[in-house]
Amino acid sequence: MTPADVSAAVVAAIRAAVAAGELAVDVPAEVTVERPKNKEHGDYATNTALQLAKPAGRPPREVAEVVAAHLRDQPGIAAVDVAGPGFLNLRLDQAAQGELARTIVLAGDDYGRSSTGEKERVNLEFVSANPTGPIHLGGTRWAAVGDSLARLLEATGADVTREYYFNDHGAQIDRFARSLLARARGQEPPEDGYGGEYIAQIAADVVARRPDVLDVPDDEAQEVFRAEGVELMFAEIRQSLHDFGVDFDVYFHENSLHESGAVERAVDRLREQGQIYERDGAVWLRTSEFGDDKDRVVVKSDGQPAYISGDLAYYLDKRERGFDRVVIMLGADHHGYIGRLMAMCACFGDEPGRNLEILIGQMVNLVRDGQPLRMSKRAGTVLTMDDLVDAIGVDAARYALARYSMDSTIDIDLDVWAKQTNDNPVFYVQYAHARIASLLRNAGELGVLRGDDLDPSLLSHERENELLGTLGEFPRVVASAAELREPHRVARYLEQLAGTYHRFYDACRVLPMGDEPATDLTRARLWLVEATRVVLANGLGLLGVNAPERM
RNA sequence: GCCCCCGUAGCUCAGGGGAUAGAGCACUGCCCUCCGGAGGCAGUGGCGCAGGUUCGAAUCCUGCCGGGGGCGCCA
Repeated sequence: MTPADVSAAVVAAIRAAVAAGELAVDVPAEVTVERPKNKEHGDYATNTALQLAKPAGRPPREVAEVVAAHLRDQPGIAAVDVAGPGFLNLRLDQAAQGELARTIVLAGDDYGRSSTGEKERVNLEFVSANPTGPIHLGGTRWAAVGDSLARLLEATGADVTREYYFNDHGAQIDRFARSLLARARGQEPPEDGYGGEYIAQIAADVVARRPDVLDVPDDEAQEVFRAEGVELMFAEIRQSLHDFGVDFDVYFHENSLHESGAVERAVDRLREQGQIYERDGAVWLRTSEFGDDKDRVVVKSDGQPAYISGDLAYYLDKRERGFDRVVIMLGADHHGYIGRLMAMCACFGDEPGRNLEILIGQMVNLVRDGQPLRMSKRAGTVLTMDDLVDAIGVDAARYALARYSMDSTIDIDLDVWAKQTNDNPVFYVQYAHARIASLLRNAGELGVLRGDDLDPSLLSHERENELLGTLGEFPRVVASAAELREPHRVARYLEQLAGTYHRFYDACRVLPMGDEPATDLTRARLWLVEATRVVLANGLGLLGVNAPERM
């Protein structure tokens, strides 16, 4: 019996009470059921009577008593108590509880998946680091969180496209090209240019591909370095992401918007909407009509498109490609753009928050020996994805980045995340999976099989009950993590599950001792253990982290 | 000056209005004849401050204090 089943049972009881004329309320579609912290409060508790009290115009405890009477008739419900101000504490019957192990094992990879989310086409844009250098730590955080969020949204019914906005237009690309050219000639980088080892490497690669490049005029040479250098840099970024386990469905080139006339089309569209005007020789968008601090320049007085013009065209392009929901993940240093982007969305006649959603993530710092790390060996400037992966590996990096709320600035202690002990959360979780895999291997070698039959009533130990309860939480952890765009909930849940499993394992012998025969209880516990393995594997999968069979 | 994020145990962090606020680490004391001790059990210890909304606030609202990050016809 899952929490959703329990909710359904409570709803059925309310409906029965209403039908019997004992309660005058609108029957809710679902009710909140939670696992009480205190075991004496039963297997599940609901606050529904407290919430129905006002519409029913009766005291909460009285409402609770009425619902309780009908709830006792529901299948799988063993006992119902009214407690405190009007909570309903329920106990499931043993078999209904244990049956969950079978449900999970039979569902396998699908356990946790649902259709609770909107069935919509979602364009999820993340990372989108400029191709002027390696992916920095902020982008790395987005790679981990964004990919995990994509998996979560897919797991709850959305059709997700992962998209990378490749910012290959504008002044920073010119600076990149000039930096490459200078380096190829053995000169100092320009004042506002880029430094770091990777510039030398790419400059050398460009020269290797185009040996003539140093013999042509500056303009021409710079253009070669721009085209070739961006391509090389981008290939390196894609490789880093791929090695990180993140592959995008679409790599979108900003340049294509400018070359195809998409920017002009977007401006024309906005002009038709009456949101465009001209002043001081520039073209402005009336974003302040929709909550922005001030109007924004779209085309500068020199005739060049301003940065936001690319965003306008890009947003329109995404909508025209059929995405109901455009989600953009940005670093905290971009929070100032939310207002204008949302206003832009409204200028198009769309609904900010629904058609356009912007997620902001805070910064990431690395710590070693208690000291913050500042410099990258490779980049010469800021720390990169590769620095992090080199230090702790992909699994630990992804897990560490996905484990915290995006609202929090995080310090990743490399000493902790490189450890092979349970100080390290990702090891704690992966170890639990490996330990189960080992147990199941041992069972196979002993010839002890789970079989097709399960007597769920045998799973009656307190620790089994606790484990079943935790396993039952998984689908709604996934659903809420997706809905709230908070993948860290999955990681925290897995840590809780691993702990609950260890407690079960410590108290409940699974395999027969010595030459004792396997019993029905042995087999029932193998169902439960396999169910735990499934949930750990599914959860780690949502984070893009491996679930090792041995380690 | 304005905007965004954060402030919960000694440390790193969970806690989308509900009962006695949790986990890991650290510290103290325990548990190994056999499934991976990379584990388990017990104990110590906390919501920045002040108001407000509510039957009920760590959670929602306002103000203040402290920390971090932003506020271009740059991209």
